Amino acid sequence: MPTIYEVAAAAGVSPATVSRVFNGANVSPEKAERVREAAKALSFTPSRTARTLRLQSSEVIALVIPDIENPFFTALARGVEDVARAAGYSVVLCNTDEDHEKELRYLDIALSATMAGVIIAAAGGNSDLSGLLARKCPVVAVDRSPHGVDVDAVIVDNRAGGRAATKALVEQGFQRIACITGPSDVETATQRAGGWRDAIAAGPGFDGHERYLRYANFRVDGGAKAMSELLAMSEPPDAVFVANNLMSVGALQVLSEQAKLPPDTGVAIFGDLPFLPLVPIPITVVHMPARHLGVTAAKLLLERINGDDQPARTIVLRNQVAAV
Amino acid sequence: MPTIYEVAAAAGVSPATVSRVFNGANVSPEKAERVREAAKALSFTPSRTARTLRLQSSEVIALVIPDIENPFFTALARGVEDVARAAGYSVVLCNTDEDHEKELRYLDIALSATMAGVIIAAAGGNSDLSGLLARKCPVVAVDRSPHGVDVDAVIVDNRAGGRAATKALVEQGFQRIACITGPSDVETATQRAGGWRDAIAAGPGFDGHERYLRYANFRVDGGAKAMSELLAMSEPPDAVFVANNLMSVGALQVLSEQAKLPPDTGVAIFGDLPFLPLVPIPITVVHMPARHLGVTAAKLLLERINGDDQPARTIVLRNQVAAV
DNA sequence: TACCGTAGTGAAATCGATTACACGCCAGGT
DNA sequence: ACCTGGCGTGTAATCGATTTCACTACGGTA
Repeated sequence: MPTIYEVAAAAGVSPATVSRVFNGANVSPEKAERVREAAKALSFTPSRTARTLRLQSSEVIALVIPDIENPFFTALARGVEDVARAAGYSVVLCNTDEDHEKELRYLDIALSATMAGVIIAAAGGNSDLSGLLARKCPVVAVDRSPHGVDVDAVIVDNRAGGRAATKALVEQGFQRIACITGPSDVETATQRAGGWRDAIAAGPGFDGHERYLRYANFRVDGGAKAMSELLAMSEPPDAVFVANNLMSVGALQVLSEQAKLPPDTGVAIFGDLPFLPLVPIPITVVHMPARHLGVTAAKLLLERINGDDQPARTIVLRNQVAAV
Repeated sequence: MPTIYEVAAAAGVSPATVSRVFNGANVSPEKAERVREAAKALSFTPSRTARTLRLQSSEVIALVIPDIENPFFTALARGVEDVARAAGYSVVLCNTDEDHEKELRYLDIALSATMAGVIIAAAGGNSDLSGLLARKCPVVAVDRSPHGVDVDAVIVDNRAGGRAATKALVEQGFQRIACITGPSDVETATQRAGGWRDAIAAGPGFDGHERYLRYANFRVDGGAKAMSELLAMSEPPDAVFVANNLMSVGALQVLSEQAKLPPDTGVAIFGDLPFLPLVPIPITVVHMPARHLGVTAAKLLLERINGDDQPARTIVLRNQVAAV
């Protein structure tokens, strides 16, 4: 790795001048040319590490997500990346696997590597953002707004979405509408279940629906397991609202095995299934603006990075409900 | 951000001693305790940037992939992550979008941030790894082995896989077997098509099958477009081998729309569809050991990072062929 | 002529952690 | 009593880029 000093020596100038050439400061054309030639000859690349140390900031932003195998988060990541890249930033993805320890470690790295900012879809429960905030590292929460800390957030109206999805099932005349939601310490999970409760209370109503509520793990196996349990009940539900995309894959698999696919069973799901809509099954889908969440979060973060210090904002995006 | 100097001052020792405490060198128990207390009180985190600059190496490895929205690559990423994390390394994901410029930029970052190593599934064509290699940065290629450079690689036998998939179709009695493969500058794409060619030549044989070959973009829309074209031919194929997972989603969608799903049309695909196997469709699948590719690549990389400098190796994993 | 401003340049300090080197001290051997 | 060896510790150099400050040279103005 050649350094700026070697380039300077080769070009017969001082290191300061080399630095100035690479940062667009005033340098005589003739010397600038000599420097560029020397740099090319040595195939010199300025050390980001040294630069970051000196400037106390880098052009990298961390995107921390709980499940890289969930297409929702990868679509979100694309949104973040597109905006960030256009503004000259690079994005590194950190997969926490819904695990607090991993999350903490990545946040620690973001901090000690003086990254420009962090976009985080927090792992369940209350994430510890205090370290970042204390150091004034710009943070934007996305999809899930962390407990107790006051940061910019970009979310969807989970409760309204859950309500709309369930309402659609009510209107289709289903009587025993179950709900499969995510971990009880994940905000989006409880809110979507809350929407389900709202819709049932507002509908013709029936008692004892709480026994049709299941908390699962937001993944395919969780959805399958919960659906199996529900179908094994003495009075099984005739419809189900599944609160995320992956779990609905599991639920549909189980329904398929037991020959109870829609329209026999009413199904409404929260989130999109990019690879599913192959065989049209009549289900109600609450679409998630995944990419848009990412785009918006990235824009907010860039504003913060550029010094905007107004009080924290929360942006709530709409999700569209559609029958498929 | 408190520094090691402030901690030293607070604990009444020298910065060197603080450093030694954090790196497990010989320090008297009493001073070590004082340092730890001071560090905690100031909530001190050592600067990775400074450490990296001084040591000329970090504990971060870069994983460069062409499409983060492809479940194959995310599964691979999980494999890499699990192994790396167990060895104390962190993984940052870089999505190149099959774009050389983005790829180059990420490789540049990996280099100038003195990352511990790079695992790369190269974007189409010949990636420029010369910079990394010249600086002796450990590199392992995965899924695709880059043209012309001699690095460790972990791949599958694409040709054999394509052959097996197509052979299955031949044995099922199909006569006009098409092939939808990826970009012609991506090695895996041409090799899988090569396997298709092999199997047809070895079978009962029919002429003019080259007109049933389509190069697409390895994504859903590409598969759909190619399938539409094939079905619009005056003598359309009666079976198709689709050379990656996402394209097969597109192809199946088109077949579904035109009511030509299997068993009417023979379908064999290369790669897994984690979210598809809902409605059982009789297709032949060449399973990809995605996670295993990642695991193996990470292990090789760790060996290189630890100083192993034997000549480059290529590891070829098997894929299992199964009817669904 | 004297003075001022500006553009171009280099020397040196700086960012924060690591570590080679030197020093002081004490135990153990002769 | 003297030397040897090792442990604990601090001083200072180091990694590579950025930037302040000081200085020079030159053109323009009074």
